[in-house]
Amino acid sequence: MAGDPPKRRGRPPAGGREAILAATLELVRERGVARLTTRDVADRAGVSEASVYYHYRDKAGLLSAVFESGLEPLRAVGDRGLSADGERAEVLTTLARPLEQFLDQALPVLMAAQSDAQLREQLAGYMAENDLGPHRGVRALGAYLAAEQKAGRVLADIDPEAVAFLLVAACFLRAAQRQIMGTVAEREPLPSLERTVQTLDRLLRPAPER
Amino acid sequence: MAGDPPKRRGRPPAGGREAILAATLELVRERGVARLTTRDVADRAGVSEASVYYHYRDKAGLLSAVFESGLEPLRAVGDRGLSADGERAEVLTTLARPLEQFLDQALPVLMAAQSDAQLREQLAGYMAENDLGPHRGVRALGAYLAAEQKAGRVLADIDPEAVAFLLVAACFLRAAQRQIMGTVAEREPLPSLERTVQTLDRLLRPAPER
DNA sequence: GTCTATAGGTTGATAGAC
DNA sequence: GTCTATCAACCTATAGAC
Repeated sequence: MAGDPPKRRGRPPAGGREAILAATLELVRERGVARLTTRDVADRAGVSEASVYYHYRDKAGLLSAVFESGLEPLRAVGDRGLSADGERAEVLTTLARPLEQFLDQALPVLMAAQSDAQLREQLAGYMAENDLGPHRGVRALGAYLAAEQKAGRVLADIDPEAVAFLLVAACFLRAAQRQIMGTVAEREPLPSLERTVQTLDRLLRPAPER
Repeated sequence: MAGDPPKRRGRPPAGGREAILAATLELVRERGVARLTTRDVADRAGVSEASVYYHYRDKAGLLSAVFESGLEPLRAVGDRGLSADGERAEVLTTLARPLEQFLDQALPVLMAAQSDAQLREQLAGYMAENDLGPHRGVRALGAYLAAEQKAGRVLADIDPEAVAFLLVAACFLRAAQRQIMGTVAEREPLPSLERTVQTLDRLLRPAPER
């Protein structure tokens, strides 16, 4: 985003900071925050415990950093407009699938934060400050659908954002089911993304095309 | 549900067990599991800490009980069939709103369990055993929509379960946004339930009725 | 920037009397 | 069934040397 300065003075960073962050993220996803100890973070990162406290003031600071890095990909959504080329079902899928993949990464962190009121508020504050949230996906997808509607390819008298919301929600629930029910989710599968997109695409077609 | 036995022998229960469970549920919702201590549970329930361990073997046992009581209302969904009377939009709303209300209660508990891998597995196991999960809502709503389709009131060539899934997912995401983003969610509102149902209802209408 | 060592505080769980 | 008292384990965070 911001171009890095051309040359750097002084001793180059040893990478300890990044290793700690990565280790924390791994452990949170594996065991959950509740079982996260600074000791284990230090062990996995290959540094000492004190080093963790040197780079991140305290455990809360460390977790803040984890949230921010975990949510970072969401900024991209809505920044780049949707490329409106190709079949509509295809366009919808190319938005929905990355969204679902992002959620698979982010949900463990988002949900982990719900286990502690203080963390929860921290996270909510961060999301508010940076305008992050599901509305981002809804807006982006809604704009595309509104354009389709203007072009006469979508039923005239419906709310594009409501439809966008339905699709974003579908991605969310699919990811959430995987997160909450784990592998057991496969025994009671929800409709696939393809089937869902297909159905939605069909529903959107204006009367003459049916 | 099951009629209680007419008479009970021995000393009547003092209600301590229920008080402990209720106190735990309250505290989990307020502070999150991470900040939950058996000490605070005992204090709020008005009993001693040892009493907690008497009734529930250990902390994990206590939390299991909390999960089960928190998810209990979900059993009802899908057990009672949908009353298919009235306007369709109205029927959809009368299913969706209670679902969302249930989720507002259950999500804090569901998400809290994600903070600990052991709890997460425990919860997933319980849900699997009792056939609980989002598919329950999808099935129930899907059956209603399939009937509507058979009666010619829904577009013929779409998958009713995929549509049901969209609506259930919408409820889920709305509840999840409230849970994750808290009061901040109100600044970036998602489409309302009414608007969503209305839009979906309109999309479903077969061509002649448009 | 990174280490070792340790202080200081919290918590889950048990023992044993009532 | 409920209590008081207590322990052993664990974990965050800091101090101070290199």
